[in-house]
Amino acid sequence: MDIGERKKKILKAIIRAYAMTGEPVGSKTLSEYLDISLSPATIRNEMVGLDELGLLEQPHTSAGRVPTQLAYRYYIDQLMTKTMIDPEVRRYIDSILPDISDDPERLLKEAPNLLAQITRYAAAATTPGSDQATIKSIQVMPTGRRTALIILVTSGGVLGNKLFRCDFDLTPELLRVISRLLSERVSGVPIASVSPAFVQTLAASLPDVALIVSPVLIAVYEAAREVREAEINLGGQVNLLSFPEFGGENAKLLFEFLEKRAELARLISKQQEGIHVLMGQEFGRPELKDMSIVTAHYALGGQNRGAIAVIGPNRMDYPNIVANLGYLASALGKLLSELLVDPESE
Amino acid sequence: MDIGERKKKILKAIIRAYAMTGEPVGSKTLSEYLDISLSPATIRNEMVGLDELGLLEQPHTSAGRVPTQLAYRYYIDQLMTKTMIDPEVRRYIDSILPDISDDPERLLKEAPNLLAQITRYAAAATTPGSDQATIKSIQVMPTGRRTALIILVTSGGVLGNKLFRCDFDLTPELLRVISRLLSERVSGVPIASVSPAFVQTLAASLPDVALIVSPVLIAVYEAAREVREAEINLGGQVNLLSFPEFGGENAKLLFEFLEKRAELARLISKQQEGIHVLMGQEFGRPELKDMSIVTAHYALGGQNRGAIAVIGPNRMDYPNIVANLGYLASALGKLLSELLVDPESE
DNA sequence: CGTTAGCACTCGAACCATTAGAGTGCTAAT
DNA sequence: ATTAGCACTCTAATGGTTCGAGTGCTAACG
Repeated sequence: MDIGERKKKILKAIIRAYAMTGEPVGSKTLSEYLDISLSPATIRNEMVGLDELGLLEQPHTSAGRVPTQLAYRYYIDQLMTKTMIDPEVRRYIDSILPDISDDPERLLKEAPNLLAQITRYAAAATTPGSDQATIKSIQVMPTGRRTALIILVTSGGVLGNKLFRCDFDLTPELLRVISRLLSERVSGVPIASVSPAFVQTLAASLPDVALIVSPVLIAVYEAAREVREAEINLGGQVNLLSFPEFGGENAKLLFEFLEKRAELARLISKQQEGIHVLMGQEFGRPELKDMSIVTAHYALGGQNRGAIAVIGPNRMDYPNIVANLGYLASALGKLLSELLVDPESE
Repeated sequence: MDIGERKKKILKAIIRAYAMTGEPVGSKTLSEYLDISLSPATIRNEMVGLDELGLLEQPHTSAGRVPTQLAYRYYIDQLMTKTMIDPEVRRYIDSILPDISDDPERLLKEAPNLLAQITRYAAAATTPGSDQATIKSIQVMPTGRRTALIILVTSGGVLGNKLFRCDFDLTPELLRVISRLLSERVSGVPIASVSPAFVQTLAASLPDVALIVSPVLIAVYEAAREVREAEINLGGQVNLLSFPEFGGENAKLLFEFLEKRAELARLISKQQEGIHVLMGQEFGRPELKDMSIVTAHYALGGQNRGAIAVIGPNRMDYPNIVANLGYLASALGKLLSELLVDPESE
């Protein structure tokens, strides 16, 4: 789509102004804008053109213009000038990250908070997907005479654990048997293949200890299942309450959506590599038409990767968000890789 | 405080009516109330009395009455008729709990959701406090050539873990040394005493392996610290957005407060045994004057205990909340004890 | 003497009508 | 092609009026 330089300039200016105020933008306001030296009348003429292209809307006859969803799509995909991250923000991120990066879990929990704090929107981060991950190590840890914890770590560094209880005492000897079983038969297995069938086959292959081992294997299965479902952490939801578009009833709809963790996780995980913007209307939720999500991925050593995202109103400050999100995603990937990926190559 | 039977009856009726509508209650509405057979005029006469006692307020001259904070205090402490839990709700709880009680962590995460769903308010649950808890078992779990996870379980069943990385390969032999050290010197120690000093003393007592062991001990300390800070899980915050008192700016204040997890955890944990009601004004937060918290504790075997709470507007339906909360707290205690406490006595 | 009907009074909510102003589209002049 | 000028439209704000809910008081009632 090419619409001519001047129209582009005006559209950009409208988007910028609307991002700040949230109010419809009029021709007069625009002509006072520094980098546009046209009279209101000329701007109006251009605006009717943009109207006809479906890029601008008027809430009512005597109001200014508001960019349409189409305009944002166009802006994001073609018009937006990509900026570098503000060095000050960058320094700030660099100063905070080391404090929270002692542990992958903590890092992924605090990352959304940091991102939300920087952007003043809400943010989310998923744990690395475990589809292709394998069970790196698995252990049994007694917690009582008849209870113990199954703990497993995936190659993606995600931790899963499940308590089990059995009807007989867990003697040290028994624990050794279980421990050997797990490290020999379960360790190294892809997470995805730890199905009920897998567990059953395994149990069947050990007829002499089947009874003893059964609660253990069930726990293994549960732990694997827990890990398989990528978790999502949110932060800064309150920030969204500052925006007039999320006042009243809309606040409830928005927060109800954010509560649906699983759906949200799927939505932001399934995006392609790179940074993408999803607008509310684009994922079949008319009630969330005022909301947008900017997604990015952080990469770990292998193909394992997780997603982080910024959630805000349509009129977000995309250039900045993209810069911040991109930087944080790569920093996050680097830190997590350091924490998790073995330097086998050395 | 004794105010006469009839005044009590009227106050109770006002509180009940106000709980439902959130609107000031007038004398006419009250006289139509089934169990009050007095004319509006008589009721008005009584109401001026309640006014003078500081139990009722009028938003403006020609509006109905609203119970004051004092009235609620009085109502909760003395006036309220305690009800049994609705058998249907009870059945519902009983049907859900088994599904989520395979694992203490999950149970404490889902409990607020369940509670919020039942009450239609928001809810919170803290993990069991670990002040008097000891380290029940502690283990090291290799996750890479030079990284490993320290995992500890407290006597309260809380799990703590911390990754560490060192500059030398973690040979099986080395792991065995660490493992022995941990089980001999750290296992059984009270959580509260795992201080930097403790760690240093321990390191000093092992001059020959001090260098090797130092990153391990730091991780142990961090894991213990993580466990010591009682976590809090929330659920159902969205429900609060349905109440007119939490519309607009108030929504933001409320949600900002709910984000302060640590403060909230402290607040609801420090309540005495039993069920208590805290009103917004009572904990020095004038901006939260419309909010109340009903707290209860669930007990584990020992003195260990955690708290659960319902968070809602002042005009909550206390009798029901108290019944539901009480039942859930005891059910939760029972389930957690079963999961965690060893049947040593057998 | 407690209770109640009756009534004047108060005050906010709702409903106009009016106005002010922001923004537009069109036309004619530059 | 641009822009000044102007009539036009529509919202938001303003202010006056009405309506009704709820009150407090007084006087009548059982």
